[in-house]
Amino acid sequence: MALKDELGLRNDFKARAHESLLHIYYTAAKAQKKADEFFRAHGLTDVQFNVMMLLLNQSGESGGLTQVELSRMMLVNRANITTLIDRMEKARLVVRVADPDDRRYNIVKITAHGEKLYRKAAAVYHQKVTAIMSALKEPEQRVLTSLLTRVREKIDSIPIV
Amino acid sequence: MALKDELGLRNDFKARAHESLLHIYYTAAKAQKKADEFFRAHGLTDVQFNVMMLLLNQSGESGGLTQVELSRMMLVNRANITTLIDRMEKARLVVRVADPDDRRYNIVKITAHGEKLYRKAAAVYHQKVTAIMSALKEPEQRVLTSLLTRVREKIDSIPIV
DNA sequence: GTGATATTGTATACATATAAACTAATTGGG
DNA sequence: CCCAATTAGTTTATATGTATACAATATCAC
Repeated sequence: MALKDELGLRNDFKARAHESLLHIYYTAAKAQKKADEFFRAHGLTDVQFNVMMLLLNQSGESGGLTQVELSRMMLVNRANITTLIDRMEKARLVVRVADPDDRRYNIVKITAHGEKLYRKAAAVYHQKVTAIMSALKEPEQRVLTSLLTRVREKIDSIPIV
Repeated sequence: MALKDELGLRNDFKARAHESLLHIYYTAAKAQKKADEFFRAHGLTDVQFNVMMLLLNQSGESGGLTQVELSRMMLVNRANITTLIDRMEKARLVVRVADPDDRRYNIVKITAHGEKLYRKAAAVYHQKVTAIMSALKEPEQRVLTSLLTRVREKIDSIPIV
């Protein structure tokens, strides 16, 4: 189905470039909504799941990640991580541990409870993601990621003003 | 640059399907952040700009759109539109007009002030979008939208449970 | 060593998103 | 005609995002 019809628009898009960009937006939004629905059934949010995935797969020697490391990996402002980790600590999914070498840092670590919830959701989640991306054959997935990478590089090169 | 390096990850992604999906997420996020920065310089938000674009290009006979029509075209919950239009009305960008035929409806219309701000931003915005999407040749843009459309169709077909 | 500079995390104000429960208004079946 | 079901919009509680300003801490230049 054409994007125009998916969104219930009366009139066509005026510019192909704009339409292409909206395809990227709305595909991401749709996938995220579906994922959110899935995670809610597991008592998590997509963002909380992402934090735990990063803690389990990207931790360094400290056995966790600092809040700034998390914010960079998630492409969000570090101010946002404060309340996110507050909620996750309250839900006993993660803990903040003070770094003895540099007292500015909090090292965020996943708890046994968090890891248990994560692993339960992750198994099914990866099945779902594989099912969704099976819409494209492997060479097509490579084309998609290559095209999107070129778009991101172009975004970086365009000034705001 | 590989997505792994863009995000500052220490370890590779475990599954190609998941990595492909993250490419979609992060490209959308990056474009949206850039757009947001742009609109802020024009005293607008990306969402407010989108509302005004829909009002100017997709309005029906009534000369505007109802809140539910807006929520469907923007793929958001209708509860969200209430406060969004509240803020836009306060900023004199739009007005709510009662529908005489069906008193349940608010018809949202753009004001002269809103249209002026919109047109000023839109001209530059479309230049920026064209510049960003010039990363891809026209046939490549068609491939991209086709691949993304197939992903969205697959998402629709996958059950949450 | 010390003072300027940079970095981390937090606090605040605000914008945007959801779900769920509610009111008001319309519609449709018997 | 009337009552049940539906629809539009709002309210509330909650999660996530931004920018900005701040305190605490660490680092760097001299």
